[in-house]
Amino acid sequence: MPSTRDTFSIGAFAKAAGVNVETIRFYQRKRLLTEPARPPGGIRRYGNAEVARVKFVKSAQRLGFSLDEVAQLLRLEDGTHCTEAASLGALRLADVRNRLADLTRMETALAALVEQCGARQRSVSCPLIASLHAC
Amino acid sequence: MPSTRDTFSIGAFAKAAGVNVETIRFYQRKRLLTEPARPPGGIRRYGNAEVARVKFVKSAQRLGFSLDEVAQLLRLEDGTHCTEAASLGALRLADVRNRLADLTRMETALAALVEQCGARQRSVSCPLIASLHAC
DNA sequence: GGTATTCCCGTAGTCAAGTACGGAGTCAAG
DNA sequence: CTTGACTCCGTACTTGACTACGGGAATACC
Ligand SMILES: [Zn+2]
Ligand SMILES: [Zn+2]
Ligand SMILES: [Zn+2]
Ligand SMILES: [Zn+2]
Repeated sequence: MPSTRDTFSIGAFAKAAGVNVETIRFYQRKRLLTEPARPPGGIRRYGNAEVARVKFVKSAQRLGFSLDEVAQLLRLEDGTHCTEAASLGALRLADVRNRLADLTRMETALAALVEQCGARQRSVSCPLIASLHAC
Repeated sequence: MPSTRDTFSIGAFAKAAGVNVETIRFYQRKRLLTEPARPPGGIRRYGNAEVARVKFVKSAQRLGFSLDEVAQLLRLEDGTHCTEAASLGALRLADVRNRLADLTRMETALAALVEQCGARQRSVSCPLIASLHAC
């Protein structure tokens, strides 16, 4: 059901979407993209709609969504299921905040240790190594 | 070269270190741990030194070091190479800060979108979905 | 009409940090 | 002395998001 004309071969499609051909095929296998019917003994053609779809996927990935979650979002693509989309977003947000907390703890600890290593004058042993030995 | 007595079987060792037996074997294959010699037709024994070593690995992992980096750190375990350790730490810190920046961007964007979804009154379509469609 | 580039399709490999499995050998309790 | 738990060893599987390979068909360029 090509809305406007389906002009791209898979290679041109991939280039237009800014991804690898193999990525397209991978997304098709993952059912994030449907493969257009193939004229017997011919070559599949793609249009701007599928380019937009890939860009949607890539945008969602930049927000931290996994491909499985992107698949969910794609089912809500018409924008009429705000509540469902928002709750997927909220889940993702919670996870991002957890990872943020973890990384912040690492950052704090590492920054302190690296600084102590730089400032150490007469401590016999490396503070960083010592802290790994501790406990 | 068992300093004090090597009292643990691999199972007891794993339990004492708080990891899985398979993890011990995996670390041995990765050369993070050396396998003690095995009395012919017998069973290997482990001591507190190797328990401490595993805990060192786990501590380093909590700071974000990969097992390859932990292997480097273990070579500096005597604490006399502060500069080298500090530079490994600085590398790790830089990476943690990059990931922190990425996650912070995600957090900001997601929080805004989820909030817009919650607050939306008369917008026809879901702000979250719309933002994924944009560009 | 040759030849170079794509396309198609299926299978397999990559990375990290483990986890799982299966068969043979060993050790301790009852 | 048998049963059950554990060890040893090698191999293969897991997850997520791709990436690579190989052989055959089809198209594109000159
Ligand atoms: Zn709905
Ligand atoms: Zn919404
Ligand atoms: Zn040195
Ligand atoms: Zn140091």
